[in-house]
Amino acid sequence: MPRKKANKSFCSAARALEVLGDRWTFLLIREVVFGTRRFDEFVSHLGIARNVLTARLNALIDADILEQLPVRDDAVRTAYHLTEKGRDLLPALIALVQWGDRWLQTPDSIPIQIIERKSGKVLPPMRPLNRSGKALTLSDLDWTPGPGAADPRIAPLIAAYEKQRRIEPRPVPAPKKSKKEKST
Amino acid sequence: MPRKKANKSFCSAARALEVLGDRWTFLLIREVVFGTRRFDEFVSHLGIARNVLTARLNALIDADILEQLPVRDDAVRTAYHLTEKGRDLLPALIALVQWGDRWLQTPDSIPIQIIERKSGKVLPPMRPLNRSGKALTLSDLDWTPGPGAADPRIAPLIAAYEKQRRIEPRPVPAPKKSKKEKST
DNA sequence: CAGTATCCAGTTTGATACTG
DNA sequence: CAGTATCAAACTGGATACTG
Repeated sequence: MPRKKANKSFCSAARALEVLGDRWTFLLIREVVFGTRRFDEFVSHLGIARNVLTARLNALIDADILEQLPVRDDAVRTAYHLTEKGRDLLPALIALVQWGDRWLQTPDSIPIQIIERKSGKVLPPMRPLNRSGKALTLSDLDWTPGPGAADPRIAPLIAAYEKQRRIEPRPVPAPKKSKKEKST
Repeated sequence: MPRKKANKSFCSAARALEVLGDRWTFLLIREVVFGTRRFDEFVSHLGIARNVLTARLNALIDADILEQLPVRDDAVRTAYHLTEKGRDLLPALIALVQWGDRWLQTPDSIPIQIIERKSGKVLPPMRPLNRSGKALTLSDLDWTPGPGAADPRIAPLIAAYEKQRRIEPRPVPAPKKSKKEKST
């Protein structure tokens, strides 16, 4: 019996991917970011089945990531737009695109470059920063239980982490085998 | 007939989500980040079916995101570790977690906080920056075709974007309807 | 322990036809 | 144009039993 309905994940990113992780959903958001607004435009750009498109669009509206707004000069038609919540996906989307550009493309295959409108320059890679603006890597980070850490869906992992933290000071020590190949 | 095999997406982020977007895959990466290393640990933490776990782990190894390294003092056992490519997912994962924390959780339900190991302070939200370190929003950005823009899987979208760019100066103008509810 | 093999039910998809 | 309805085929996941 696939996919228990009750199994709502508790981790923020896992929850996020429950909405966004679908094969089509992300492409739809990309379309909207690029200005696609109408049902049949989605169909023709993506080749998505109409019933599937309906389902995805509704899921995104339910998730408050898209909204349907009336088109000016038209009493009937509507257009899909990002909500504030949808626009706030921007950092995650850019970080994901940049990772894909680094590791899944070759320099010659990158399809779209993200630039600053004013300067026309390509954005530098996003990195996690501390409050002073210093870039951090995995070994600079640590995790600490938040207010919701007691939830049984996450507690076992946290317990395991706390336990092995004493043995293994860093969450993920670099393995000895060094790697050279990039953008395979 | 679901899922055409040939339909490999071309967009970097869509490609990234073809690997990561699965319901389990992300949870597996989270486990590894937190130090889970062994097959049966994954099973017991996540309740994932063993055959599904095998498939996901192999997919991540094929994608060069995880690798299996020998365990010291053990000639037989192996342990799963992130590769460099896997560790480089960190910015995207953090951005996603932070979005989820903002929009999918309440202040009381946040399960884990990401802190700087040295200072113990919670990381500030990641944002796209320009080269001078200034934070950018959607309307500060623009998109320009890269070397691979001619690929038919992306060309229609780029063409549509270039066309409507003259009409709609900004990719996504803020809709007039203002919103107040957060973390619904 | 770390998987592999099998089974089957439930879910999802793409295609197609239809409606306001 | 913007969907809704229907359907068979394909995929997926969970459970279970088995192996080195």
